[in-house]
Amino acid sequence: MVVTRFAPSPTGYLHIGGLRTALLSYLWAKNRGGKFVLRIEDTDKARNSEEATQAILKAFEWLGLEADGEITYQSQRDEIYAKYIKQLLDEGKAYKCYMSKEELTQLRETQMAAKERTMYDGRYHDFTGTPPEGVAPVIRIKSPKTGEILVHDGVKGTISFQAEDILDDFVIARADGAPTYNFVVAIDDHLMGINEVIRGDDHLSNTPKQIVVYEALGFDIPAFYHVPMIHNSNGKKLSKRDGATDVMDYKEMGYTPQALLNFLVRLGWSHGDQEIFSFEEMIELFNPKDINKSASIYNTEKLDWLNSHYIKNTSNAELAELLTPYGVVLTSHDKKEILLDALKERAKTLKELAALVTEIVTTPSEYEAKAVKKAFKDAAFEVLEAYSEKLKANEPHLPTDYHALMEEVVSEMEIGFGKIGMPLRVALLGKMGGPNIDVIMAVVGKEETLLRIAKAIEKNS
RNA sequence: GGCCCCGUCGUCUAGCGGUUAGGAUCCAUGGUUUUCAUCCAUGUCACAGGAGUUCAAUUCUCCUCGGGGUCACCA
Repeated sequence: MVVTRFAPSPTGYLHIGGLRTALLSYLWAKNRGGKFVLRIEDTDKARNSEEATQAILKAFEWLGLEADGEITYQSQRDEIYAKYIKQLLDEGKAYKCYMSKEELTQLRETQMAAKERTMYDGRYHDFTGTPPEGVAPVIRIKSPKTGEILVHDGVKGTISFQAEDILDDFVIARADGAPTYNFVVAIDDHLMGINEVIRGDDHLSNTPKQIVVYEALGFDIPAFYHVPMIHNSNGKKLSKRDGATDVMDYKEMGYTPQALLNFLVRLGWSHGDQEIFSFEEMIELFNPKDINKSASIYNTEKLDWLNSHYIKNTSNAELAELLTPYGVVLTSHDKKEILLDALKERAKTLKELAALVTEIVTTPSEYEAKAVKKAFKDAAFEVLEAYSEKLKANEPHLPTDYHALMEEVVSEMEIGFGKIGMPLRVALLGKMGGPNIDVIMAVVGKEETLLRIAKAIEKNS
């Protein structure tokens, strides 16, 4: 069975890049009928927080991603790691290093001055003497010094590293006993049964070290898929500095989970010319072997397009629900079908849609000078008065009712349709542009329409 | 700097030796619309450069250039 994972360190919110690897891991697990598990990598006690974990979970919930089984917290697994450290020590595959931080720093500086690679020199590799006083040792693993380390990557192909270029006896346990990242990752992936690792390619250079751990412990090496980074518009790794990288910001801005997921899945992956993918289709069609090798630039133009696409294709009942968090309550509005039908084609985000609704249902308090100048000229007010009289004499309900009354005025006064449309539009909204005026009138009702016409005439005479 | 990865329209991408290099987005223009938006149509725009291999290279190889990632007792 395929088991994939998402293993964030809880140092902040869930960001776009993390979400993408989580999504791809999720899709692949589900495609294979396998499991997608979540592991919180909170070994760095100083930097992680419970709130960050909760923030990640909350984002998952919003997007409809759910991890299988219990969540694993590395901070609760010290005994497990300690056991393996002891095993390696007992087997002579790891050793205690009494080099102080000062000595290490000095070594590095010397190497840098000589333009050599900065690497631990292995001075305690075969140490059998008396340990220096007052130094808490770190544990280092014995790594191969020569030969080739092969990483078989499902995205990039087989990558060869020379041990002498990249490996030294790296630390697996700190002076305080806490295990380090490359060590615990290998152990947990093995213990949790993870056999397909999909992660960012910034981890590619860590992989040889993890392979060293796998081999020292005799574990099977999982399949790796290193997915390229998402870059900002400057071509650099996407970071918090680039503005909206918190997934939950997208909810705030009025994006739908479906649009965000669809956008992300198409970054570095495609299925022919298809652009729109339902969640089910993503699961059915995704395969990590089809992931592109090159990084992609994060550009939200397409996200906007996808979002408007999904808004247009969402039922009005559902939209009414989705709008509530943005301060618009339409769920029991009797004309919400008409209103949303007219409005959902003009909004890129739910937030915009909410603003459009508010604009319609609110009596205008100001009138744009430009619109006034263009619309309230010639006999505009007479036309509006005439329309008011028509309204008073009838009981219109639907947009077509309002439209028919407009037609009557137009033919009776022998004017073009624009002569009534334009003034009416500005009277109703205080500006040019917007949805059909018959729709607006039907939504706000006869009384409100009359009121807006009267007010417009009064204020602009 | 060492090591590793990458390089098709502005952006997301299709392509897997022979194509008028396709789609989407963005942008522009036209149509539809009382207006705006939607929608429809049309258009502009790309194989980083150089050597090979081959009858034939966007596709394979090498070099150059460019970009990125990573080099901790962080993850």
